[in-house]
Amino acid sequence: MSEYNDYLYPQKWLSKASTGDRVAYELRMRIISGLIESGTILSENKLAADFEVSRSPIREALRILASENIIRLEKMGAVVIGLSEKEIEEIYDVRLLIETFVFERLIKMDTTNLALELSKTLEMMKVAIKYNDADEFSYQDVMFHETIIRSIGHSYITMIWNNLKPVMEGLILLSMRMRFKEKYEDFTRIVKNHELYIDAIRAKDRELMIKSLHENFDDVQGKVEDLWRSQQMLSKGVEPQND
Amino acid sequence: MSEYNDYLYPQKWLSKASTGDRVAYELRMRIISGLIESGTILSENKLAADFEVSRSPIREALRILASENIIRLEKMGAVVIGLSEKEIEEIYDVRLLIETFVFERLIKMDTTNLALELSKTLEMMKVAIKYNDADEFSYQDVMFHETIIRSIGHSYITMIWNNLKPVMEGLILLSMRMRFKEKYEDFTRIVKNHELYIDAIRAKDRELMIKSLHENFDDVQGKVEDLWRSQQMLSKGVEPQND
DNA sequence: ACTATAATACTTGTATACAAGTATACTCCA
DNA sequence: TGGAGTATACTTGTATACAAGTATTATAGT
Repeated sequence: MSEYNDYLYPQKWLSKASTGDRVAYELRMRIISGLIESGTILSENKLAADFEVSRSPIREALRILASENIIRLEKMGAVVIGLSEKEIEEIYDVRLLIETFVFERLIKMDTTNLALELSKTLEMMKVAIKYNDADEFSYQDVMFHETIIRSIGHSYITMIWNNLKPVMEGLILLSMRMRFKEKYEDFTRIVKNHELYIDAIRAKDRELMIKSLHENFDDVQGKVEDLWRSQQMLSKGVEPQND
Repeated sequence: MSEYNDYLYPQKWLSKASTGDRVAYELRMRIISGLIESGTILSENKLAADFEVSRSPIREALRILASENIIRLEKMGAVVIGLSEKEIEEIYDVRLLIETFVFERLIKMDTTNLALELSKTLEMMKVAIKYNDADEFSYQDVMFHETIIRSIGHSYITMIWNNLKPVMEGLILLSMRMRFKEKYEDFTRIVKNHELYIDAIRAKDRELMIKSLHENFDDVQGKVEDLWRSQQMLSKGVEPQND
């Protein structure tokens, strides 16, 4: 798809995706990782040449990324916004906001099946840890939270999630790849936290949920640091984009 | 733009918009109003013919509407989801959620300028009432809430608003047009409510804010009823879409 | 040296062409 | 009458062509 040999986004997750989606996924990763620096101006023609596709899917990708707030479409060219620490904290604000909302709804529902589903996902996360598969772990981690959010059947909360998910996923991917290499011991804590979350949902224990959610989010700081390290590593290993 | 003579969306608001945006705005209004019924399957070719434009802007419009959850893109054709009472309540859930979040941030800020800006907007709403201009009133009403939401400078909260705004605006437009004709007395109450909201922001009075916010949202039920009446009126007055 | 103006090399937005895939309807056969 | 298979008329996804607008650069004149 592109002259760049290395893809940041797992290619096997794109089996059914259109070219436009593929471009969006890959471009998103390059922006989140800092490979494409904030402030860069992207032109449809140049991107089309780089990815060796026509402008149609490029345009589609740019619209998607613009709706996710990581680029801004202007009269001439798309300006990369990227993710500073501020933006990352804001993303977690929103995630906290919607997951809290979701939990309030969950309290009024039967959560047996949900807890079961989450246990299954957590088992898969453990397997991924065991086999050192950062991407698979990230996938299941994202799925864990998506399962919770979708469970209440609230289409507009789901809509927010859908908008947030791609960037979220990218962040988690980059962070987890780094941790699998350098902070392997983190994962016992992460698993424990998710177990706590499941318990809270099963017991409909609001306090426990808030506690585990916050501990989960205290990882944010770690995630941010990981991301910067990841960005540095990537930008050292790869030739910067010249015109 | 289209063979239909009557536009539901105010044309003067589209002066700088691209064809794709125009189509999105108009299509959105037809869907929200019920002119295009939920369950209808839209084809790009047919829409392109109807609006007398090419498929490019149509595709763009459909992506936009899909991201707003009022249509669903499938393998063949886009299925209209529309707004049932459930969806409308969900929209207000989200609005309540983000405006509450915003208020918590506002408490920690200097709200003098914001209160001033809101007073100006409210004055404009009063003028719109005086001159019986439902569209202008709607515009200012939406702007009122947008001003509040943007004031905290939270890009991801703003992102949610941007996603919600078009549908919100459409709902308000249809509802206000109806009320200007049939429930003119409503507006003294609406103005009063907005004044209360400004007071709450100026005084950073959480309780007052919640109160006015909820009274504001108690209009929801009214809005929903208005919408149904509006839908009936429209579908009687206009020939249904045939193939 | 500097400004104004004109040429040019870009940009996006829209229309059109083509390819590949899918549902429908029809025909042929039993 | 019913069913398998094929033809056909759709669908979307992608590439390309063209038009209109904008920034930049170069040139000419003072």
